[in-house]
Amino acid sequence: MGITERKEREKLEMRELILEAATSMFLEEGYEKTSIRNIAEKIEYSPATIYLYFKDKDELFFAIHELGFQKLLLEMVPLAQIEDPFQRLRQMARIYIEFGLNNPEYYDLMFIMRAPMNSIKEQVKAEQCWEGGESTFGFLTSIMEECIAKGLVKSDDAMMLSIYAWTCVHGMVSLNIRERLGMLEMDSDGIKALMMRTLDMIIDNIRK
Amino acid sequence: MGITERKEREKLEMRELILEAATSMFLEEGYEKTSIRNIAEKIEYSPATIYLYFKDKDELFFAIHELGFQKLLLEMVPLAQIEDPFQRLRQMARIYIEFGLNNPEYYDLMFIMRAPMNSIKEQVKAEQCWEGGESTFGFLTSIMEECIAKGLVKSDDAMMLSIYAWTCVHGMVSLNIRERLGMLEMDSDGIKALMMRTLDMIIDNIRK
DNA sequence: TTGAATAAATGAACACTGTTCAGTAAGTTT
DNA sequence: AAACTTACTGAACAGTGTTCATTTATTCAA
Repeated sequence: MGITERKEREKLEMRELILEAATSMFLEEGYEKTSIRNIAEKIEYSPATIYLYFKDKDELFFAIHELGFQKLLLEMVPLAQIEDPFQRLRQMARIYIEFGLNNPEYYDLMFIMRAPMNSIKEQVKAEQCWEGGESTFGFLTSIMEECIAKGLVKSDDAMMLSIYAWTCVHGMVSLNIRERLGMLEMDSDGIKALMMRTLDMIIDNIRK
Repeated sequence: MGITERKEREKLEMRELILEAATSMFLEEGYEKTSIRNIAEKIEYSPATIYLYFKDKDELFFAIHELGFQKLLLEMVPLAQIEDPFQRLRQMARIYIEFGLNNPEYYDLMFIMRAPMNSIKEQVKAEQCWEGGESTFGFLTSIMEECIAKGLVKSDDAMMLSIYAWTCVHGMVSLNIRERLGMLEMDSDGIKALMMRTLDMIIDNIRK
């Protein structure tokens, strides 16, 4: 009998329905306005129903944050075409910054907000804790290792080089998203130009 | 008659009372648990009273965030003793990181949370928008200018050098505070050591 | 086909939140 | 002593995440 299979499928579809409604609300209206009640109203179900598919709001937003990582990963696909690991590194950083500027809500959720991380707290031994972040960082580290192997960079510590690159670009993007760069009195184009110039300095600084 | 003076003084004292209660609650229990009702209960006043001294919760947290900048400024006083601007720069970055590690709640409020910035939004023409941030950044820029004047750094763009230094240290501290470095599987001492090593690289990278 | 078992969905409540405002109480002035 | 001013508050509004007994719908076995 295929009933249990159908039920399982329907359960997944319902989860998807909630997730899509929540995601579009989050991207369009922001985190604050994306309440369980609002999501429930949008999909014409009771608020309590959502709790049959997600443990709590944090888990729901963990799922949305994973969609963000999927999107970022997609943007990084073209990197595979770049032979030179140093150029690949530079381009990866550019894509990262552009992702942050073009998708501030996703970026916020992925790298700034507390919500999604709450749902993987205190269950550290679970095989996957923050899979998205780990794989992205792992990808960066592998590029750094290639750069080291080819003698393209000053340091030989791939982990530290990765931390260096990540924290630099994250610093710029996150200060911008959380409105700490207002004093520079620049429009978004100016901010982007500044970031790209700074990025070039950041990358050139580690070149041998 | 000194009555109006006394009244004014009492008004300031009441503001101070609210601010101190809110600050200690915020530092000890975090932002979420520092509700207007909880603050009111602590000082044994009605919640409505707080609104006679602060426009809204954002304005109250803007005031707390200013206390954070005061504290950071205090930690930076010893920098005046350092003659070499490049060493002063390095030490400033160390103090900044240490402040972030030792006062995560303050740091969060000053450089990550939305709350305090909401209260200076859409009133841009007001003489002071984010005084604390601007003066700290200005201080950094002045050190950079000194470094440039003495020919100690590669670039001659003080603003870009400042952005570079700030975003790097902010990136590290903020990723740590918002729990995005968990995958490194390091204790707080390890994180601090890593940050200080990375910092040395960041600073050495711009040295001529 | 009918009754029992199972699964899904919900209404209503709980305990909170920030914020407003009419009304009260206290202090000051005339 | 009455009028005015300032300080304060109770109660309400409109929202929040979350839980749980109860209802509704579906599936299974006799």
